[in-house]
Amino acid sequence: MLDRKFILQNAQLVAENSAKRGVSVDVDAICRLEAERMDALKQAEELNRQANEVSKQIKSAKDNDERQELIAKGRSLREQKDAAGAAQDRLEAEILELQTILPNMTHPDVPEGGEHDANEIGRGKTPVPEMDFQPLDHLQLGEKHDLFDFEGGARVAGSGFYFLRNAAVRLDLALQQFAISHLAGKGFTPVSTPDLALTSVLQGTGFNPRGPETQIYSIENTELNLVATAEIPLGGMLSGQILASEELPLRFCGLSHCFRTEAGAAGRASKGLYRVHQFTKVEMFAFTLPDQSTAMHEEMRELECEIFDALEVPYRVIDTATGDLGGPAYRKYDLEAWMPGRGESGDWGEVTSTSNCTDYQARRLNVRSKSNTQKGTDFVHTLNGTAIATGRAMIAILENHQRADGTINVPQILRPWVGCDVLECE
RNA sequence: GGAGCGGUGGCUGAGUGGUCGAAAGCGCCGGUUUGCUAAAUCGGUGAACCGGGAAACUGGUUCCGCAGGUUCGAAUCCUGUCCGCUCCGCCA
Repeated sequence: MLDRKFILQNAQLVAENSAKRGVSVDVDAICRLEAERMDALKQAEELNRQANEVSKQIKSAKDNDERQELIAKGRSLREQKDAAGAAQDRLEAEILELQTILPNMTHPDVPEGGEHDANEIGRGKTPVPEMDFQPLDHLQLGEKHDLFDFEGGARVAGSGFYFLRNAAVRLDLALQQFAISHLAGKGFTPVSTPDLALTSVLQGTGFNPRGPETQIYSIENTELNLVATAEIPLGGMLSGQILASEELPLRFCGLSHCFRTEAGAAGRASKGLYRVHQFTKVEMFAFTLPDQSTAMHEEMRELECEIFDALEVPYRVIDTATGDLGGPAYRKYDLEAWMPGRGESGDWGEVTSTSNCTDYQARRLNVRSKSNTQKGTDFVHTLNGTAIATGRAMIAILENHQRADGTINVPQILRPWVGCDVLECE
């Protein structure tokens, strides 16, 4: 959520920014309603002040007549105050509804446009493999090695769910172990998170659990929802807290399951593990002071690169364009791994993304910082970044590390956890 | 799931319907003193919003889990709700 004063003082900028990001909001209406709300608020406060004054006089009333007169006066003032207050509440709700639709402001370097306008800003250390044989996709490899059971998953939970089997389970765990170990060594506190979160926490992090386009599974008759990423519980973890500035930045790596309905995704290129309703992810999350977030964003991007370099997976780094940022992000980098089995002859597929959400989430979640030397509080900045989404990472590993004979090389770094160097054929 | 108890400031914890933004302690900040540190002692110390001021600061409104209700007036009384703790039951 953007700051209301900022919106009022920069209405033109905010409107332009929203348009650029493909969100249409009537910013003028916000300004108009806010002016009305202020009037109502001031009126209510003034009436309340008068009522308080009258209340104080009652104790020292000379006689019963004067007392009764004051009581009547006080009652009338409170009634008027309540009316003004109700008007204020109505306007506030109306404004808030519009205000929450507004996306975050945008880093000046972010390219304008949609998916194809993103800037490629780097490549990983591992070159795209040159294969002198027809590479298999991860589903074919999975069949060869008995790694996935999509039919069984569908029988249990419907299309889009799956069982991992055999080495896939070990790979899945190995990826989690590796990511957690790597990040724990870089000052990130490992946490495993609740897989369910309250609706208010989802909204605070910028997810909307309602409406036909929602990506979120909700539990009927409760305020609980299955999380779509650990970003949600991690952001909510410190909601309402005032953090000591000296202790920032706080770095966490959260392990969670992720659940997504993928509403509206039908027909989008997706097969196998690429777009599923449930997967496991290790997520980086940070709370920083405002002037620390840019550096933290670069740090997270760098860590994502380290992780995929260590996995010996070729990738490119993308500076996501305005239309593709999502609401909370000020800037977003994606890592797209090369997937030899994707499309006709291999293609890039998103495996991680890291966003600097500045104070957009913190404002709604009400996470602030304070130092002894400073008066008042500031909203912190929040950042998130995928360390590893195990499903997509697994696609990239299997497809890039396959060999002509169908065996699959296990990346060096994962071997201690997988327990072997090569996945042999059945 | 059943029963009971409780949610108050950064923390612990008092609080008779008006004098309570709230005792006390701790913590924190500043001063004094002791050669330094520690100790002692004195003072200060919450947040949001609206307004005045260049600023230090200052006037007002709100906030005692949350939402309602009673009342001229609620931390205090009533209702609902959420959360926590203890006991019982069940259970990985």
